[in-house]
Amino acid sequence: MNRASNENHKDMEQVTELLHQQNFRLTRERAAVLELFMQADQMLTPIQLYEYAQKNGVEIGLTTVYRLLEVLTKVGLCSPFLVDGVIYYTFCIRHHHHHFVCLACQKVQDIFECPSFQNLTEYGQIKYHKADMFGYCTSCQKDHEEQFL
Amino acid sequence: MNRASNENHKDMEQVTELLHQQNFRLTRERAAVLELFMQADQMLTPIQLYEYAQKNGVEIGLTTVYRLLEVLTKVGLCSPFLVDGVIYYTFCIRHHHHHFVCLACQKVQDIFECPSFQNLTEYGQIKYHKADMFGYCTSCQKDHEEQFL
DNA sequence: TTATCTGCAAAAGGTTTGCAACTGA
DNA sequence: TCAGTTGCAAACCTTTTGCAGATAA
Repeated sequence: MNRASNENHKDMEQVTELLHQQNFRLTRERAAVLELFMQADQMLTPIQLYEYAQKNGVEIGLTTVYRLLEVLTKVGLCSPFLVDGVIYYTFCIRHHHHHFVCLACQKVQDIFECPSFQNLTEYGQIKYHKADMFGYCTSCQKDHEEQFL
Repeated sequence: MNRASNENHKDMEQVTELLHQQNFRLTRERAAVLELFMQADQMLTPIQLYEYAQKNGVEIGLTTVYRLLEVLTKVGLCSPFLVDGVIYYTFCIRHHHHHFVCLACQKVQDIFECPSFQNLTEYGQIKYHKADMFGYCTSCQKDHEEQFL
């Protein structure tokens, strides 16, 4: 768990509001999976999230997980990653930010600083940008250094 | 075509070398598709590349296109994008760079400037980073402004 | 009350694999 | 020569869809 429980409450309220703004509902199933997804500081495939839910006693269909991720993406609460041909999702509490993704343990850390580019207007009108770092987090770093000894 | 023909020759030589370095071969089929892929300044799905080849009289199996993209990705000559749940590929002549991707026409422009971040070492050891801009290129910009009038 | 959501089973799509014939180096 | 490549067909997996029943607001 990477957030204090009272913070989770606040987050969940914010999520509910965002969903309602676009006529989506916060059902029992969605709330349960969201709770887990918000607390996982990892990127997960839909199937991983589904299995994670199962393991935590949340009975839910895989289809529902797909539909939840679709809805979250629509309201900007979730962000997909392509790593080695596999699509992963990570929960994003809405304010714009970037990521440090661990290639070993799939842990995702938020980076709230934006990268600076110069002279970009010449290409066209930018709608959004992505800037993500991939590597090994401090915990995994040692294991992956050993491979090269 | 966004490169002069003599530049293409140079590029193809470089590509050949990179492939050979890892025991990959430049077959008739690969050369033909590569020629097209290098000249397309667009991101393409495997199927789009396959159809593009067909249209240009290059007889090739879809499987071969998948395998080519796999090989190119391995030697760092091709870079995948995830846009709206779809995986696209763009040819990258090897030196590290970033992209401006047009969401309307799929055109990809290279950005050779790297974004600057500060204080990233705290997260872990960075293996690579991605920084890509998405929006509407100068040609498509007008069409997409009109939608909001 | 009713528009939205759920879960199942089936369909659809995209991607990979096995294999026999072929070919670049 | 022979390791790597091709194309087909089949297998595989992920993702989407249709639908009848359930439920949030």
